[in-house]
Amino acid sequence: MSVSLREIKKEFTRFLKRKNMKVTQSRLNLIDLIASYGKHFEVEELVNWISNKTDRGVSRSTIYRTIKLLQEFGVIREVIKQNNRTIYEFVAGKSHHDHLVCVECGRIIEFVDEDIEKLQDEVCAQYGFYPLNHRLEIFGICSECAGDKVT
Amino acid sequence: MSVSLREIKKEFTRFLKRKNMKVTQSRLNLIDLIASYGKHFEVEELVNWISNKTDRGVSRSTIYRTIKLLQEFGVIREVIKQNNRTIYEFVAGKSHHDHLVCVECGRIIEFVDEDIEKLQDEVCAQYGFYPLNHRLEIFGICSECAGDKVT
DNA sequence: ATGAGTGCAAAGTATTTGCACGTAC
DNA sequence: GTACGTGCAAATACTTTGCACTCAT
Repeated sequence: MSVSLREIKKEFTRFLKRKNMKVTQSRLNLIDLIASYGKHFEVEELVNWISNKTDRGVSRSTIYRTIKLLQEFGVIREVIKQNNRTIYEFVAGKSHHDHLVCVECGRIIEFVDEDIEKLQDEVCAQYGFYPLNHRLEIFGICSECAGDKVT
Repeated sequence: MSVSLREIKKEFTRFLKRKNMKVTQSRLNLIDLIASYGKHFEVEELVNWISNKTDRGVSRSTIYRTIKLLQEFGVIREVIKQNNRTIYEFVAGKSHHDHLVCVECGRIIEFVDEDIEKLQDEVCAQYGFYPLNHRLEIFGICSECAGDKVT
């Protein structure tokens, strides 16, 4: 994981330069912070977590602004949009994956299915549609919650 | 389309009774209104459209409240969650379909792909996950917009 | 030096909710 | 008649923005 963090920041630096944007401490710090937070997060959660780490504080506004940049850059994805919440994840070069979301306990299960990806590309080709990204969310009941119910 | 509208309202009436909820004019009217509006809509859009039809007005609050019920009942689905907007559609017994969303012009293309649905079920089975519903959004550039760009 | 970035607080959106009144049962 | 539903306006939640100050270049 941390293997490529340095690399990611280097790439992000290039990305910013290409866009004539400044390479600021906040922007680089946020990559570290998100990476060290763990995978899935909501903005508010991140804001609170960061504000509790006294050093390297980044403000809510900057977090929102930077998350947009990081999405564009491609290391962050909005993976779940449920009710009025948005859950992001740090993807950092991982292969694309989709999510099962348990509506009972909120658990998020990641899965990769090449065949689904392939079929999507076929559909796009059929419509002359050029896909940029996609999001597949399957909402349901996870095995644990289903188990609880039976009991 | 209108063929089954009466049937839908009848079913919805049963649904409400089962939940010990009241069968009100607003609730039934909203089904008619959404059906006659056309397919995809955002709440604000619907609120405005309805308030311009002087008769059978339904308030914003009731619309929000009823949309939740209709989702639970199953005739309404949240099909696109993009930025902070939610786009709904009236599904009324149509077979499940997914969407291509053009990020340039906002066009929404529906498609049905049984194979993708099947693969999803397989994935769920693999994880002992009981799927309730899902949403697949493919964001990209539609053929028209791509055409414009080349020109 | 200077213009873009940041933090703050204020403003926007979208959605939910408390309450008084209306309506289905 | 009573409890649930409705409409209104206020509240909430999430996100964006204007502005004065700071920092990267």
